[in-house]
Amino acid sequence: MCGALAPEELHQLVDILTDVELSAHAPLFHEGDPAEHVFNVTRGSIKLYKLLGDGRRQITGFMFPGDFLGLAVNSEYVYTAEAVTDVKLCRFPRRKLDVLRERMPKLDRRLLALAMDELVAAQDQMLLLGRKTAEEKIVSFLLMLARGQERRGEKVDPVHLPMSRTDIGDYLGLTIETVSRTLSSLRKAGAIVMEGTDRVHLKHRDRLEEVAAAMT
Amino acid sequence: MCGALAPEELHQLVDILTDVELSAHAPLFHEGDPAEHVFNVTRGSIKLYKLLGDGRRQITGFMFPGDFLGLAVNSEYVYTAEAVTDVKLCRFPRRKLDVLRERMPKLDRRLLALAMDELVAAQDQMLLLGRKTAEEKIVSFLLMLARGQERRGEKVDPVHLPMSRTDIGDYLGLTIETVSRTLSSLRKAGAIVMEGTDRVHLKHRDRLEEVAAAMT
DNA sequence: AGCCCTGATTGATCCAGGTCAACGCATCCG
DNA sequence: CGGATGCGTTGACCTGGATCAATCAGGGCT
Repeated sequence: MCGALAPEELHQLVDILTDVELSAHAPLFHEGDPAEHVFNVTRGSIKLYKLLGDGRRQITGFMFPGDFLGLAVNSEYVYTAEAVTDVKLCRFPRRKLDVLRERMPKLDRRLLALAMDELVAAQDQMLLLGRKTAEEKIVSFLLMLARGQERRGEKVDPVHLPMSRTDIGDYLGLTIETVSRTLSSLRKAGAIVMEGTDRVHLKHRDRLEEVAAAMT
Repeated sequence: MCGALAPEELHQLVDILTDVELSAHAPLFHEGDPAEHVFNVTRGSIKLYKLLGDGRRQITGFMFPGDFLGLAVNSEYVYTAEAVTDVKLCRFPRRKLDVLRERMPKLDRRLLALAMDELVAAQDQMLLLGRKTAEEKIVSFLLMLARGQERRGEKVDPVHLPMSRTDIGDYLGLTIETVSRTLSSLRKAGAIVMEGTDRVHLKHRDRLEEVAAAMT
């Protein structure tokens, strides 16, 4: 159930975890809440976001099965976490996890590796937000989801979009209209085929990879 | 010289470090290079950036004395590091650092804390890049520099801009013209006073904080 | 001193993506 | 079954910031 853990760690960790479930759109915690737990997604997807004073929102990441969230050395969560779909997670109390870290130094190493991976993803996202066009953003996003499905051993072909257009916009720094229009134009250009509103077939993935990296 | 380290770590680390110096604009390493060293800035400032295929650039961070760079679990650097000013750093060979990590589990914990701090900063930057206006970006940037100077115990008042307008633009997802125009309009509005091209006095810092957080 | 050379500023114009508005299309519910 | 409600799409128009194009201001060199 807590798939992403190394076997030797798993044994000790199962003692302190609790399974939790959440319905779609339910919040898991809010930015500024005391960070009492760390979570691992086991099923469904979660979005993480930050808000500006006037309501503008930036989604900093979507979490899928195997991903950790709530990692923070500080005492407060720095973003809000909200269920995109119905989700199942396992929850680790930070206090107990800290005790475990004392006894099991390898755990810190593992958490460091996870944090570094997130950091690499965050830097890619900065490049996307700061310097890519709407089309490049959408294509990069679709490829990121496709890679995620691959990594988790799921079927790659119809890329699944569990989140709303609003969420996609708030992740890519675009409006919902631009998201919709860009998907339509990719569809008209034959680069993708939509199956309903939440499944996408990528045609010529190699060419899409080039668009995302802005190879001229 | 390697200020930012805890005393008990410092003792063991000094054995494996080498001091290095770099002139302004000299590259320290390139994205894709084998990640053989970790660095700690002791003097001056460094910029980290990623490039798209056609030359568009996103600076993912500026590093100042006390900051670490080159941290990566993978074998390759994921960004290019280049001196903004003349810099002094201390360099740790990754191989030796890894050996030290085996013997000194607290080191992983410390690196984890550093990585988490960077992650928090990265998420703030995503919010900035995705959802803030040019003015909010510039104001946020000036405040970030001011806080950095405070944190390092430097004089706060004239905020120092060691980097070029191009660098500021590539960090904030703007063009140099927009950076220049926005600084001019802040100056005309009396929010800042420029002293030459690389020193800024912030007036009404509290009001600037509100602009950066988009309090309406 | 005078002369480049490089980076910053300012002005004029343009356009990618935002905004505003209408409409389509499910799903839900009385 | 009809009306409402909530996404998503599409169209028309607008605008913040990009682009293109002159200057301008040091700072180093002879």
